[in-house]
Amino acid sequence: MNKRRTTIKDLAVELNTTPSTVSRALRQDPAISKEMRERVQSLAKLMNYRVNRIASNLRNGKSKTIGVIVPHINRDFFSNVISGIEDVSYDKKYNVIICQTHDDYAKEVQYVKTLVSSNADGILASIGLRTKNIEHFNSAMKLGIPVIFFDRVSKKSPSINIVNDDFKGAYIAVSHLIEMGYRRIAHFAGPDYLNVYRDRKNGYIKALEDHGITPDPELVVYNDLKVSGGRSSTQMLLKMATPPDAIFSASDYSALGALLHLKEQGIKIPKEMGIVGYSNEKFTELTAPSLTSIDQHGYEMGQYSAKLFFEEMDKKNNDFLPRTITLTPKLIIRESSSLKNT
Amino acid sequence: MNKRRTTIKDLAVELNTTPSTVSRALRQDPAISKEMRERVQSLAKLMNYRVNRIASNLRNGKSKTIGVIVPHINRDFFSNVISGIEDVSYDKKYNVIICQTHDDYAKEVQYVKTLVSSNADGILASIGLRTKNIEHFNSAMKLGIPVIFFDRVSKKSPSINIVNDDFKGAYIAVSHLIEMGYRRIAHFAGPDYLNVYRDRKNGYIKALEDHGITPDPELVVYNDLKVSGGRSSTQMLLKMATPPDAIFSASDYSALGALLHLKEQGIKIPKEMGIVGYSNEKFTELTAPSLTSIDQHGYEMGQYSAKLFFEEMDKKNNDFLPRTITLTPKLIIRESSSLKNT
DNA sequence: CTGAAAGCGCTAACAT
DNA sequence: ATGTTAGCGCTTTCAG
Repeated sequence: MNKRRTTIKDLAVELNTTPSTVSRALRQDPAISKEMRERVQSLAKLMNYRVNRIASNLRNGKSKTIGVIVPHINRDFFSNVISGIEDVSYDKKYNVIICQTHDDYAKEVQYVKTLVSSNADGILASIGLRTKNIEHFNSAMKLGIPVIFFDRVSKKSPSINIVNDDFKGAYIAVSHLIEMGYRRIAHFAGPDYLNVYRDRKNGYIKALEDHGITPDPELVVYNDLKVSGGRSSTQMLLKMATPPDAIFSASDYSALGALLHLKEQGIKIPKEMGIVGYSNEKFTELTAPSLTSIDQHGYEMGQYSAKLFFEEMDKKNNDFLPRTITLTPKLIIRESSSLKNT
Repeated sequence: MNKRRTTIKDLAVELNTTPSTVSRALRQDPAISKEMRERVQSLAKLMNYRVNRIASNLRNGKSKTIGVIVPHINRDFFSNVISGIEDVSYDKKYNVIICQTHDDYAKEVQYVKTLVSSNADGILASIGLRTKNIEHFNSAMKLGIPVIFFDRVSKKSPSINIVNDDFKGAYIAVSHLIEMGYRRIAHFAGPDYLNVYRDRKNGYIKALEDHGITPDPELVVYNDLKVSGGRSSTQMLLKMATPPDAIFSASDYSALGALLHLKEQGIKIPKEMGIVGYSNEKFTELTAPSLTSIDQHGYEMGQYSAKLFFEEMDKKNNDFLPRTITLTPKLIIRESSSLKNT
């Protein structure tokens, strides 16, 4: 087990030439004679040579690494985004460092610092549930690292964002419920300082209004958007004098919580209560009844973010154009919302 | 937007001292006077200094980075493992690079190379479905990078492995089915060259034998262990002269495929056909009927692998002790296997 | 077409 | 307690 790694210098000594020549030969520099190139390459293979990225990066000033920061890697939406990013990066020979914040603000700050220290060439991020202040991202940008936000973005600073049209997603979801005959529609909402949840709430309200239904503030319930939150909020709603006949949840997980609680209570879905979730997690087609949801094109969003990053990278000048790209989400109709009218 | 990053040298010039002093002060070296330490630290903050990990790593010969290679990041099992690894690494200020191979052999090889080039201090890996040859891992180990395999390991080379007792998992799963009254139990199997699938198959066979049931080779069906594979295998099984009355699947996904196909065919689960899956994916509790499965302690496995890595790291001598740590999986009984006897 | 030399930013002997 | 010096491995002018 020979610990010491083969270096360019080792190859040079062995071949009676210099490190510069070896370096060039390894990178197919046309200035090097075909013969020399072949000698170098074959010896490199023989000696199990691997370029030392660290050294090369130090010299070049870039790391060929993209940092990706997401709240959770096991959500279908985010894991699809990550796959999209990976596929684009892989082709460009870029590394992806995936950081999972678990919606923990301190971890998010720490990860940004680490990525900066690691000389990440760019950061693609979806900010955490409790992130109100994005100074940590700003300071990375000040150091010249492009930051591209996807899905959960902050409107506070000018940046490059790629988002879903959450207003529209909510609007079509709620319109669908209304068309199916539901009238008193509750909403599970997330924190208002996050664009995605604010927009979903507004889309929900607008859809009601456009269909002549006066929004009832009591029907908007903020919770943690997890299964447990959905459960307890549903319990609360059922205790109201006039309970709702449908729930539009800003998250599939809290929608699932609602579904489970309602089943336990013997309340029929969709007959007595309609449900629509958000994100089109894989499990939504497996529940009984299956959950109507909104698909957010995670994979495409990931691809797009990565492409945007590479475009920014390739730019000669450093000034970037703050902008927001908006994708249109898609309603996936399943059983949990379908039967009231039939 | 001042592109150039503040370096230790910048700080030194500003403070009329030397880079070494600044370097030491930043790392709380006790040799440095309290006063100097404070001056350095505050100026560093003021000038938004961030250590350049790349440079520091080059100098130190280590990257404080662990590479994690998994087939899929969106499987609950793997994402739990990753969370376990992350939590341990985070405390040790180590970075985690997550690589997703999608069970693609070429990608796996490429990622190992990349990790070596990036000077990863260690590699924690679960090998791909089609990986029969692990030369790429061996060559990393030859370069002194500890490789720890979890879950899907290779018996071909002496290494550190942490696995579930898949034999036992299968054994308890099948014994459970037998106890519930099922007699003719089919098995969805994965490739025999992967330990996990080989062991599950053997556990299945042993459980049958121990209960006086002669295994029928026709009931062992190899498929891709995805939903589609489970569907088509089930279709096949149903066409047999004497179809099985239960299925033990080596994967929750193909178990799900079976469940969906059976439901479409109007076959009652668990009355006419029992099903047990493997891995305890989240969705298994959501299907109707819910799926009995085997939990593999993903999070703990991740923590354990990371801890093993750090132990190996800290060792003075380089010779590592090849060994295998085996965790015992747990049967999670749900509806899909419960009712035959009742 | 190849070589010599300098330097990316940081750290650790070895001084003093 | 601080400074001097050298070098991690690679790339890139600049010279031949």
